[in-house]
Amino acid sequence: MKSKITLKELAKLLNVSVSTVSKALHDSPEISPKTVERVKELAALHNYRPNPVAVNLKSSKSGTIGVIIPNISNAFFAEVLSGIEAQAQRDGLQVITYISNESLDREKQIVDMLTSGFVDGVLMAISEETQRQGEYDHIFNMIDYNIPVVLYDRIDFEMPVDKVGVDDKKIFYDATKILQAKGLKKIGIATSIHHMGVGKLRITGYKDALKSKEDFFIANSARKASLKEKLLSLLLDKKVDALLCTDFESTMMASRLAYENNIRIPRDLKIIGFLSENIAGYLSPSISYIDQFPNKIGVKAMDLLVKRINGLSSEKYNQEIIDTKLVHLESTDF
Amino acid sequence: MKSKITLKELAKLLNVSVSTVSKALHDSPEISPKTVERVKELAALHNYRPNPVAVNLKSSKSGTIGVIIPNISNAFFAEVLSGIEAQAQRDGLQVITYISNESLDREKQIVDMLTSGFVDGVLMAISEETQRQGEYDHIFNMIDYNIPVVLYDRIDFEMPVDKVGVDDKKIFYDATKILQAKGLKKIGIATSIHHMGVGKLRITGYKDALKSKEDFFIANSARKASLKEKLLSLLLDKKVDALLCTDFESTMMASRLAYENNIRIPRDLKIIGFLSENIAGYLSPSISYIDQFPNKIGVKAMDLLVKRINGLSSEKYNQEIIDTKLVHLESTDF
DNA sequence: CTGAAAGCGCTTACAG
DNA sequence: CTGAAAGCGCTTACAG
Repeated sequence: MKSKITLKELAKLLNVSVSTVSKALHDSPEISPKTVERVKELAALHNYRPNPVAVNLKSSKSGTIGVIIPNISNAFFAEVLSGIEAQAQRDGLQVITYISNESLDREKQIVDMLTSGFVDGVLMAISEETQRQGEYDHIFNMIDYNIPVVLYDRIDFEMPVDKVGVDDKKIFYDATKILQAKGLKKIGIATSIHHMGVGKLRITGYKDALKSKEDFFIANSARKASLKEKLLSLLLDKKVDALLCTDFESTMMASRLAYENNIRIPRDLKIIGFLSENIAGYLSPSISYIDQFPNKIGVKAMDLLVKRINGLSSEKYNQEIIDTKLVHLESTDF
Repeated sequence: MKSKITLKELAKLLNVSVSTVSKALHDSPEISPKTVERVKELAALHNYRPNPVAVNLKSSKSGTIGVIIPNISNAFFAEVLSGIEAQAQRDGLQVITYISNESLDREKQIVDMLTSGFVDGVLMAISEETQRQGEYDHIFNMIDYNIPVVLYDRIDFEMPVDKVGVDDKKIFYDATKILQAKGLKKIGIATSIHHMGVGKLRITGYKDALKSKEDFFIANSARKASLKEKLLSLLLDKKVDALLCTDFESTMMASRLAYENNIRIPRDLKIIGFLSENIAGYLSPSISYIDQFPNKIGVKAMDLLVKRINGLSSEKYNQEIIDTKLVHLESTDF
């Protein structure tokens, strides 16, 4: 069993001072080339690594950033994390992960802890409960403490921070228009996130694209049983001939209910939903979906955060909109 | 904008020494109740939080654990992370996430960094490439450095560490027996992870349950196109009447190929696969699956790690096997 | 009951 | 070119 060697121990072995060793390892011009070489050689031999905690204390940086994820079971967030992690790796930052489970209390705890200076910056998507309650004090408190914060995905908030997301309204406006252009009349929308900013925007986009108020068909509920009921009503009573789904849950449920009720996709029903790439194509039939490029969202969020941390951002806050793509699969086989 | 207050500043405001403040905040019996009260009051007022980095340096603990995840897009690992995070929260530990993307090089980098003492312990699932190359030096090196390591999920390795996983061999042995008991003769296996320990065990379990060598039908490839081809051969040429799938990829592909080729599930083909709970039931038809309780795997792994870190584990290394459950849905509608 | 001192492992301005 | 000293923010054994 080996154990970590410290600067002090290296110094003793080399018969020089700790300062000399430290400087040598940092290629300081103050130190003679010969000494530098001696030091580096021994350091390599012992596989010396500076204690990151000590370095952090000195620099009053932690070298870590905190990521708050509402729900990691959601493939979207898992992908975002993947992008964040890749970027962090590049920048030599550590990613500390916190899962709020869409809970306000848990989010408060996390933010509270983050406020104590554990991290150099925070990437967060605001939890569902937080949005429902409209309680953002803890977040403003964190901002007050001058901790750089970047909001990702759920960005429909008035806060003095950088943001990265997609244009939810436009996405649904465009998707609705596309369906209309194909001659579809009764276009419904299914959602389990209608009380969240993102959901509201998507609904608005859809609504804006409708020709008249009579064309508005919605199945909205965060509870499975109730969403199912409303969806069935749309499918069987209203007999919509296309369905826009705002999230994983509603997309999967729509696809499943069509199957259960012998509604043929795409013949009787077109669907455009939100799914991850590696699921959509495997469904039977495959479901057309809007790719949000979650990985890219993560990468961009890290970019903004790192710039902000390093003071490279301008005074005013950035809002980055990532382009999305409607991927046509069997469920919109025109 | 507020800024963090330090012990020193508190001490000055209170006209006492830094030591007194520190002790008071820790409820030391050395300090008079009156002083304790005064100190705590001011600390609360200023929302004082000890700088975690300084505390860590003092205690030579980092208060963090590292989690190496091969692939976060895999819902299984996302769930494991969720369990880990919940447990970490309980224990006041920070979780630093590293994604190896199944790459040996990346895994080496991560392990290397971890070896420098960033974390108090490591939870890891060994990457695919690492297993294929059989190169475990970096892991042994980390163990040599006396960093507590717990292996999760991918545990078929001879290493002096704690492990948490499932009994892959038994799961597939049992699943095969169940299908046989229902009178199914031609039971095939589909896998994209046959070169990994976990995959090998699953295949062995299936094989052990077969009555004769002639009953062995396998579609195995890590490449999509090739797996598809082999699966089609099993379905169309060999006409297997049941399929065991070892992983997400093969399960989804089997279900999809059945659909494409008008093979009715469950009438013509039974399927038992590996899927996450929130997908299996939404498929059309829904697919029976083996629930590994990934969340529980994460919780248990953290348990073992924390015990090991705190020196509460016995000399010999623990191997915890989590019970799994075969969930019957439409694809095995007996 | 309170405080001065040492120290965790590093970095860096300063002196020589 | 090298080293002693101060300091990052804390904790704790020791002295008073």
